[in-house]
Amino acid sequence: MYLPEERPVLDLPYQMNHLANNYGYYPQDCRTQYSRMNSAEAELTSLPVHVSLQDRELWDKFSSIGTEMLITKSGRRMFPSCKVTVTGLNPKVKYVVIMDMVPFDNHKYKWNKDCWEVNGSSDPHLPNRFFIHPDSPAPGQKWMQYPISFHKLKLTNNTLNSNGLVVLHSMHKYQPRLHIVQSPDPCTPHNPGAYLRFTFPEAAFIAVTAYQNQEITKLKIDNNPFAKGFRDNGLNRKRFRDKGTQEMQDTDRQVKLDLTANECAGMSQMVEDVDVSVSSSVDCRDTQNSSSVSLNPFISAFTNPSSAGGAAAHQTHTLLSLSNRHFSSPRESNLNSVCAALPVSQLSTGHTSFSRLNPQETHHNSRPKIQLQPPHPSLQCHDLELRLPLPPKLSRVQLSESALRNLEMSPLSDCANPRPLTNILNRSCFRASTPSGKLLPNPPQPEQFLRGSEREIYPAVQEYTDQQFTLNSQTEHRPHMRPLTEY
DNA sequence: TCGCCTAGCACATTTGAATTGT
DNA sequence: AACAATTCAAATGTGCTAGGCG
Repeated sequence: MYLPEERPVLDLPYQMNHLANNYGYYPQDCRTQYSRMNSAEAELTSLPVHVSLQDRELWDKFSSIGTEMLITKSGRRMFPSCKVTVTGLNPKVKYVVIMDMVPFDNHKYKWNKDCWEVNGSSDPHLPNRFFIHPDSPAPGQKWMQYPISFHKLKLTNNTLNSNGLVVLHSMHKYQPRLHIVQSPDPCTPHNPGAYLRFTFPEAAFIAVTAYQNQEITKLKIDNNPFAKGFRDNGLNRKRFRDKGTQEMQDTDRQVKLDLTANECAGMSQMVEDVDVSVSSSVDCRDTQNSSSVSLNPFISAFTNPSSAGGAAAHQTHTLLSLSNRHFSSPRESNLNSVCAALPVSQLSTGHTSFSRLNPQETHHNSRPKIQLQPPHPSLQCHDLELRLPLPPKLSRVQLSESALRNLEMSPLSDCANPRPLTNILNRSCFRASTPSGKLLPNPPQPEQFLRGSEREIYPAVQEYTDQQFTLNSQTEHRPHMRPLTEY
């Protein structure tokens, strides 16, 4: 569970957000209560919002080996998928839950026989693309009722893909980041939607187009139900049966048995755990058919490359991993800036430390070798991890008309022509490209200078909105670019 | 030659429509 | 006729692997 180091101070200036008028709504009964607040941001950041990653044991097993996530042109789901439990939200206020991937560090990696090595500097970070949970927006009560599953999030290396996929660079390390965005109150339309950010260092992974570490492959096969066809040492694989070469089967079996020897002990229990979690994941409605919302500057804050988390983003949690909650307080920003100036070696308590180098390896090779380490027990906070009830398995037949209506959480959706918010955001992000199609270099990343609990002030959001318009004007000649208001 | 990427494959699961039973 | 349970095919999600590309 991720806890804020300190409660944020509500001293933020009131920020106009003129496009936030018609996004989401507040139920009538909560208007009175919360209209007293000057800022929706104050409302959200004052809440004791806690987030915990589910399937921690599985994540830790992957992390201890060095998690790899396959990325393909058409998009590949993550396994393990990100599933989080959230507590502390206002049950009646609507929130949008978003996940994206931010660079873990400045490095590009290569697989060398049996370990990952740094292989130069990272490529320029791609314009951030977000996966908006299909149930968004929904009241806090709904988000807290069941674990929030992002199993439909897909990763790709295809920068031209605009189908709501998260675009990553191969051989780069990323970490998931969760955004909880509060819908602006239409009664006080000047309020922007406040947001909180949570990163998950134990879920960091290296994006690959083909698995490099056979142990990762085995872990995936043994835990992912879709890969059951590759279990049993591959003996049930038709490819090998058809070839009819016992020799090949033996070879395959030998390789897998070698891998299993040290792992089979704890594997069976893990398989059970994961099977349960996967089959009980939240029933996410198809993004294409889910609620559609109008583009809103407070959402556009997340299209800001500068807020996408830069190369040093991981240090935010690595250095102060007791809390990876990000606020938006200039006061904490100052505190974190101080922390940022400290040497990594003095502060690193991270789950996966890249500062721990093998001296011998480093000596022989100028490129430091990565030693992935399991999280420190003191940082795992298993005792604090909440176990929420699993959602019921719903089917179309079981759902009553009223229940179906209740699932449609966006009263302002354009039912006739819904447009996935993910697409809207991703298209907006795409506009951040230069006319030549080249990616813009990463502007200063607010998170780079913030450590641990932090709040980001809204002027930064507004600044990007202005910047975005500037970029739009630069790309006006591109025929496929449509005005922002069209979305 | 090497490392990375891609498309196609086989296998398993999921989903939803059609069918059957009560 | 209405509802529930079952069946089945299509869609989708997996890792594997040969071959292409720079």
